[in-house]
Amino acid sequence: MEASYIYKCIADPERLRIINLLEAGPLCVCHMQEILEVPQVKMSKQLSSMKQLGLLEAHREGTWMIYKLVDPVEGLITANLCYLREAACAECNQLQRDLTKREKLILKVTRIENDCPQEVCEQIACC
Amino acid sequence: MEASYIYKCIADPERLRIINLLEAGPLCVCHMQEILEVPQVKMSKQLSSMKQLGLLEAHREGTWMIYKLVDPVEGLITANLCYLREAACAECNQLQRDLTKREKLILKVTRIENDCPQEVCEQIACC
DNA sequence: ACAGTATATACTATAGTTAGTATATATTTA
DNA sequence: TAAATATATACTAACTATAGTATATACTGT
Repeated sequence: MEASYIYKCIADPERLRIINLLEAGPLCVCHMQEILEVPQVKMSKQLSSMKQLGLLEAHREGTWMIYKLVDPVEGLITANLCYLREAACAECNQLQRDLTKREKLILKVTRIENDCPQEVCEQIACC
Repeated sequence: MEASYIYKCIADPERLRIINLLEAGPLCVCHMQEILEVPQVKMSKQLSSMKQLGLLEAHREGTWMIYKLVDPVEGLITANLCYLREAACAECNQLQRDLTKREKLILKVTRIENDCPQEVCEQIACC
């Protein structure tokens, strides 16, 4: 994939946050929505544009759609996440906070609320 | 500087090529124009947008304007150039070709044509 | 002061991107 | 089959970015 497409994608802070989350493991749309606090329509459109670009893939699990990064992950993506997660800027801190939020959310939906079907749980790396 | 601005900048292949050239050393506008083969207006506008963003600075040397990356170079820029120069994609190959073209051009204007004022020459890393 | 070279800016037309509202689809459960 | 939930799409309005043409500015050498 041409670098410029990847840059155009991650030039949007919300899309970068989505990629950052998915690099840690697959997630369903509603959970990403909850972590990023964006309207459903916007999330759905961002995801669909990234899927069309060839960065993400999705499959259905009941009413949930589970998104993940295509495997193997683009090297350019990995390199940039790696850099940004260590760096200190407003956007970079946000990425860290999102990862923390992700861990808490997953814990909640799997252990406490039991709101996450087993199959979905297993998709999620940390479970 | 926020990452998204940098990504928006290098998401344009021409701007990426300019940054790639300048990372190897300062250059004047007309030489960049010659290497990238773009109209004067376009080059000037790209440079001015990057200068406004705070990535480049310029100073005058006679009728020439010499552009360079601000010092210290943004780490995110360095990391990405580093990655792209090793990678294999159409855009990445272009970056390599541009660097070769730059070396030849500098050799020509300094040694052969003597078309480059001493002060400008000294600004250019490879001389 | 004038001509020539290098570079920048103003203005305009066009294309591309984003956000919002409404609506549609797919699936599950009752 | 109907209601509820999760997600996607169509359509539109607003905004942003880009390209091109013309013109302006800054400097040098005569």
